[in-house]
This record gives sequence, structure tokens and C-alpha cells, in this order.
Amino acid sequence: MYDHRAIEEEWRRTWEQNSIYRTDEDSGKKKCYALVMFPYPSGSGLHVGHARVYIGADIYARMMRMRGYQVLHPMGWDAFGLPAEEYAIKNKQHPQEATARNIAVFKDQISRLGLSYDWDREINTTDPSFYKWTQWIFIQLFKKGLAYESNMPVNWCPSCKTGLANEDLDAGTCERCGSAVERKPMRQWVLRITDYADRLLDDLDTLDDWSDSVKEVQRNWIGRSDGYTIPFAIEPVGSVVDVFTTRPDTLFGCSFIAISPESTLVDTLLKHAENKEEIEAYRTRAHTAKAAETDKAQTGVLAQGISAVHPLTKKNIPVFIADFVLGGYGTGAVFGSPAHDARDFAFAVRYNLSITQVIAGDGDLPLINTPVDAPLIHSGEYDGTPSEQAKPLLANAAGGKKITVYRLQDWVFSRQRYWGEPIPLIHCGKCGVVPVPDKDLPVTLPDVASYEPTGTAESPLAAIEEWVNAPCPQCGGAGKRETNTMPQWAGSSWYHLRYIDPHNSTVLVDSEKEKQWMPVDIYTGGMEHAARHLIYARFWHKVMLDIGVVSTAEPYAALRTVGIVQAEGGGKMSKRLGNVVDPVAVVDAIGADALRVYIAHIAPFSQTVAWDSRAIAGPRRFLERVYALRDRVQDSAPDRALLQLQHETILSVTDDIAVYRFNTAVSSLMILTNALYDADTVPKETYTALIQMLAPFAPYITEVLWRDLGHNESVHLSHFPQGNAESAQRDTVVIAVQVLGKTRGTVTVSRGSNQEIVLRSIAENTALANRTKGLAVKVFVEDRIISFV
RNA sequence: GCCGGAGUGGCGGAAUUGGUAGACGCUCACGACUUAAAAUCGUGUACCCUCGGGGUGUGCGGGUUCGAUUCCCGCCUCCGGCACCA
Repeated sequence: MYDHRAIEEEWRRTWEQNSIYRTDEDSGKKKCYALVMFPYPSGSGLHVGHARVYIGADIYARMMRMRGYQVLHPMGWDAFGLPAEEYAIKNKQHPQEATARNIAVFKDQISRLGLSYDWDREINTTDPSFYKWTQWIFIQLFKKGLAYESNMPVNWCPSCKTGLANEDLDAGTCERCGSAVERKPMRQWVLRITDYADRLLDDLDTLDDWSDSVKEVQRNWIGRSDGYTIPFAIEPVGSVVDVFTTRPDTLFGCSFIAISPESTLVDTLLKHAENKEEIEAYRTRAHTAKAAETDKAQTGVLAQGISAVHPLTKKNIPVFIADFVLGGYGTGAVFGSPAHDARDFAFAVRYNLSITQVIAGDGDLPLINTPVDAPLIHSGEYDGTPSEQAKPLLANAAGGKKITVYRLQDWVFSRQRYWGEPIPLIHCGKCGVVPVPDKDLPVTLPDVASYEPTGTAESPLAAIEEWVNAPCPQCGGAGKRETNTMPQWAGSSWYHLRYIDPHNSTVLVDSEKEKQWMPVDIYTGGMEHAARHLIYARFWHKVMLDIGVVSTAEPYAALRTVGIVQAEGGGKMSKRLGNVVDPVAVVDAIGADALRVYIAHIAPFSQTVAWDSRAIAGPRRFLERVYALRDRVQDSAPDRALLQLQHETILSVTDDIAVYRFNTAVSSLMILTNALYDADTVPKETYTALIQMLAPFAPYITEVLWRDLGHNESVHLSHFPQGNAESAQRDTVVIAVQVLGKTRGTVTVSRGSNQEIVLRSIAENTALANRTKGLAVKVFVEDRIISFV
């Protein structure tokens, strides 16, 4: 038994003293920026899920370092956010204090896992020297017109007392606290991410080394859809409503127009409608309704005294204000063609509107998925035209225009909470909204008496008069600071750039260093960030490309997603169920090395796994075996078979780690270890290679064994063994003998044997000779198979 | 409903330019060591049968092929994303 506690303590200290993981900036080497998603340092400490991501990324970083790359493998803290603030409210303590304490705990726990971070580059998003640049980026967005003030209804969480972005919602509830979210019109800052929708979508095709599932999630999230706007004149208002449609071929079936209560058109209608009060009441109710409770039964209110003119038939059509029409999608107005849409059909039935079938087909109405070549009917001169062809014809005839719309909406960027980056703007009565000049950044968070959210469009910062009142940077007159803060996603949208140049106080990142390190070569983290952090970060990156801060179109060249670690037997780990596994406790019990090998070996990295407290014995046994072998090492050369296995293992382990196939890499190392265990002698050469290949997985124990082999320097600074394809070739191969498609046995021949030699071997095997007697060889594949029929 | 991913022993999983299915690990059984147990070491561990042999088998049903976990067609189930998206 090796003493993992003593070993791990000793080497952790040694590594720190010698700073062996400091980033090597030798520009003669190829660079490798191996980034792992930094954590929110929560009070509940490190989870095995964290451990899995960090260990995977670390194994990769360690191998690349040993393969001679200059590796940048940093860690930091995404520390703004609500939990620290909630804690501060409860305990009347500055969130910075709780945050600092949590970071200390997290860092201590992380350091127990044997991770090779360069701590000289540690960053913290709540550090003013960091968020100075988050604010600086916001100002660049503002100056480019990509940040704007809006009064549209937003998602409001009544429990967190703040507005939220669409990305912060989970099926109509607050992603963080689970409360039903309301729609609430309020002043807010919004980022024009939709301006970048096309680039965000199209550039996904350039990300060859991202998993398809993440790209698909982003495509769904952006949700590009091509259609038309069709103008309907409104009488007697005299204005025009543009409706959005992807189905202009059903235009002759149009029996109503529906406008979103959130649309500004409603104000215009109100001036002329006969039932103003009813419409007002409906709109108010729609605005305050909880998103999750929105009536799926499609209600609406008819605008009395108002009608729309059908652009083709010139007939008058009723106009409804209806909450099933989304304010933020398309034009906020649609036309209803009930015969060919389930929702329009239900609406028409409810309000007794006409239903006219305009595309031929059998069956009950509504007829939904009609074929593209189904002919139009009841459509005047277009009768008989196939529906797909009819789309542009009818759209053009109606005066429509082609338009591309997105499901993605602009990013609601302001939060009415304390613990976030202050938005660096000053409101001036004369000059309007003025950005804080660079020289005055960062705008630091002042101390407040109470962190309690106000429940209004202002954050607790609004109560600090001496902070709020600030002279206008432009005219010097009296101004007021913006009191909204940024969402938690702000810092993580660009942090990868700060690791490159963490101590620079004059620029966000030195451009030479940026060119040296970007893009991130491999980014490791959770799938849950696919439609949040990873979209935001790509968006900011493209803006920074446009303003010359960065030099690449994409921030992350390759992406590896980690699977969830479930509780023993499956299901979510939760404190309530008492099934949470504490990685530090596991490290104490069996050692970080065994935990790392276990995590690496248990399943493919991206796959969900259930924790298995029994299976963890295997990796520990494996390490014990490797440790025990040291007493049998001899200075002899490996025999041919062992040398072959040694090189085969080096090649496969190198390949496997490169593509995060840690499970099969560990299997290969176990096979080699078992072979050494069975061998009469343990050749030093083979054992040395084994220790070096194992080093990325088990960094502590391999240091001890490396020292035993007579080395003074760390194994992690040694060079990863080089595999030789020639040596990895086997001398003999086993060939399957198939008769009528069934494998009936095997013969062993030397590699590269031709058919004659194989047939001779078969003849020497009585059973196989009888089986194949009188049959013809159908297929012979060298070194693989011979098939008789 | 739309889009993506996946279904292999008691369990986690391995193998795909089509070529011996079940590597490696866990579990379990038996044996060695021990007064005994643990640990360790050794052997075995897909299923079935009439067991020195034979048959079946990679979610289900078809197909292509000398040969299919791998390719094609049609289903089922599970996981993830989106969803009143016009």
C-alpha cells in the first residue's frame, strides 16, 4: 500500500515551491491554450461534476505540456451573482467577503485534485482590475450602437426582483429560483445581439471541432426563419400593419389579423377603436400575466370599429389584439388562415370567424402538413398553382417583402441587483446618456447600507446619493449614474482574453499576446452553457473582432463538453437526498490519483455517468500494481512482444488523450501494466514509458516512481514517450476462418502472410481442414480474414 | 410537434473506410495464502442446449453482403434542445 496522503502532500508543496506549472512562454514552441470553464465559487463547495471537468482538461493539458507545447492552463472565478448577494442580505455582510471566503475554500479543494494550473494568472470577475475591462467592453458596445435603452416589457422574476434575459428562463420560470416569470414593462439596457445573429449562425459551420449537439442547440436558439411581411391597410386609421408569415400561399384563406399586446401598433389602434377600455384591460392583463401561465387557449380582443383590408381580395377583415402573438418575434403581427393552421383554426372557432380551405387536400380541417405541390383552391387566379410556387407569387402580388426573422432576441443586459458590474454610464439632463471616460474606469461598486433589491427599475445603488450624483463627463453639469448592474454572464463573455495578459492595466489585452495565444485551442465545460455563455462569448468576441481587440472570428477553436455525474444508482445528486459525493472526501480516502483514474476510466468524457462507489476500487488497485512493479524493475531490454505492446500503447494513449478518450487510454495503460505484471522481468525502458504515460492521469504517484527511476526533475517536465509505428506492429496475426458466413476458428500466421500460407495453416488444423474441405475461398483479406463458400 | 444524440453481458463500457462482438474495469463464483477474516494472488464469469460438441446473441422488423454493432428502409424506447415562432 502506498501512502497517498503523504505523497500528495509532499508533491503539492514541491510543485508550488518550484512553480512547475507556470506557463511557458517560450515562443519557439507551439502554443496550446487549454481553457476550462471557470466556476462560480458557491458556498456549498466543490462538486464531483467540477472535478470531472477539471480532471479531463488537466489530463489533456499535462500531456500537451509533456509533448513540448507551451501550455496555457489557467483558472479563475466567475464570482458575481445572486447566491453571494443573498448571503450578504441575510448576514448583513459585504458580498465581497463571502465571495472571498468561498474562493478560498474552492481553491483549497481544487488544489487537492492535482490540477496543473498556473495560479499566477488567477482572475476574479469581481476584482475591479478585472471588471474595469468588462465595463470598457460595454462602453465599446454602447459607442457602436449595440447597447440601447428600452422600455419594452421584460421577463421579471418577482422573487429575484430583477429583469432577466430570455436565456435566463427555463420554460417560463426563472432559471435560478424557479419562480414564475412575469412580463413587466420597464427601463432596461439591451444589447443588440440580433445584429450578429447571421454571423453567429453561419460561423457555426466553421467550428469543425465542436460537437454537433452544441451547434444544434445554438442553431435552435438563434432560430433563423425566412418569410415575408405582408402589408394590410388599417381602416379608418390610415396606417398599415405589416404581418409576418412563412405561408403567403394561404393568403386567400385569411380571416383575421392578430396583433401582439406588446406591439406599439396597439397604441395607434387605441386612438380609433370603439372599445378602448376593453383593449386597455386586455393589454394590462397580458403584460402582467405570468409567462408560464399564459393562456394556451388563445384569447384575443376584437378592435371594434377597425378593420384591415385584404391586399388581394380588398375585403375587410377583423383585427384582434391577441396574446398568442409574440411581441418580440417577427413583426408582432400575424394573419390567421384557419383552414391550414391548428392555432388559427382554434381561434377562428372561438371567435366565430370564417374558415376557408385554400389548399387542396382531403381530411378534416385544419389541414396542416399539405404537400409542397398541393394546388391552391378558392384563390382566384392562383387556383391550381402548387403551394410552394404560390408563396412568392402571392407575397409579391400583395406587396409583400422577403424578410428573415430570428427566434433570438436582443440580450436584456441590466439587472436591478447590487452584486454585479455597474453599467458605466451617466445620465445627463443636457447631453443624454454619456459613457464614463476610460480614465475613470472602473466604476467601482460602492458600499451600501442594504443589499436588498428595490423591486423597481433601480438597483440598491440608487440609494447611495454620493455615488449616484456624478458630473456629466461631457458638459460637467449635474448627472446621475446608471444604477443597473450587469448580468452574471458579462465577465465570462471575455475572461479567456484576460488570462493571456492578466496584469495589464493599460489595455484589455496586449495585441501581440492576443495573437500569440488566441484562439483558445480547446475549451472544456458543461453542455448547459450551449445556449447561454457560449453564445454570449461568441457575440462579444465578434464585436471585439470588429473593433480590433482580437484577431480571430471565433474565440474557441475546439469545444469538449463534459457529461453530468449522477448520484449512485442514477438521478440527480442533491443535498436533500443526501447523495452528494464530496470529491475531497474521496481524495482523503483513496487519493487524488485514484479519483482521477477512476473519473477518466468510468465512461466516455461527454457521457452522463452515475457515481459507483464500488468501481472506484479498480483504479486504486491498478495504481497499487504500478507502484508494486517498481521493486522488479531491471536494466534489461524488453523482449520483442513487450516492446511491441509498449509502442502500441504509446500510440493509442497519445491519440486517445488528444481527443479526450480518457477511458480507453486508461484501459491501454492497464493492459500494459498487466503485461508487465505477468512478465518475468520488468524492463526499465517499458516501465519508464508507463510512468510517463500515467503521469497526466496520476500526477502524484508518478512523481515518486519517477524519482525512484533516478530522475531529479519532475516527471511532468519530462518528455512524453514517442511511439514508433514500426515497433508497434505485431509479428504474428490471428486470422478468422469463416465458412458460409460463420466464424469457425482462427489460425495464427506471421504478419503479411499470403493466401497460400494461410491455407497451409488451415490444412494443418484438422477441425478447420474438415470444415473447409471442398469449399472455395470467396474472400481473403490479409491479416484479417479468410472466407469460404 | 420540430431538431439533435443514444440503445451492446448482472453493471460502467470496448470494437465502426463492414472483417474473430463483449477489450479494460466492477460484480459474482471457485481455488491458493490465513486459526479466521480482510487484503493479495490464480482461474472462470453473454445466453441456451441433448455440453470433448452445437445453437442463439449488439432495442424491434425487413434488406444489401461471403461477412452487418457498423450500410439502407420501416418502427420502438430513452436522453437533450426548441416550441402559441406564425
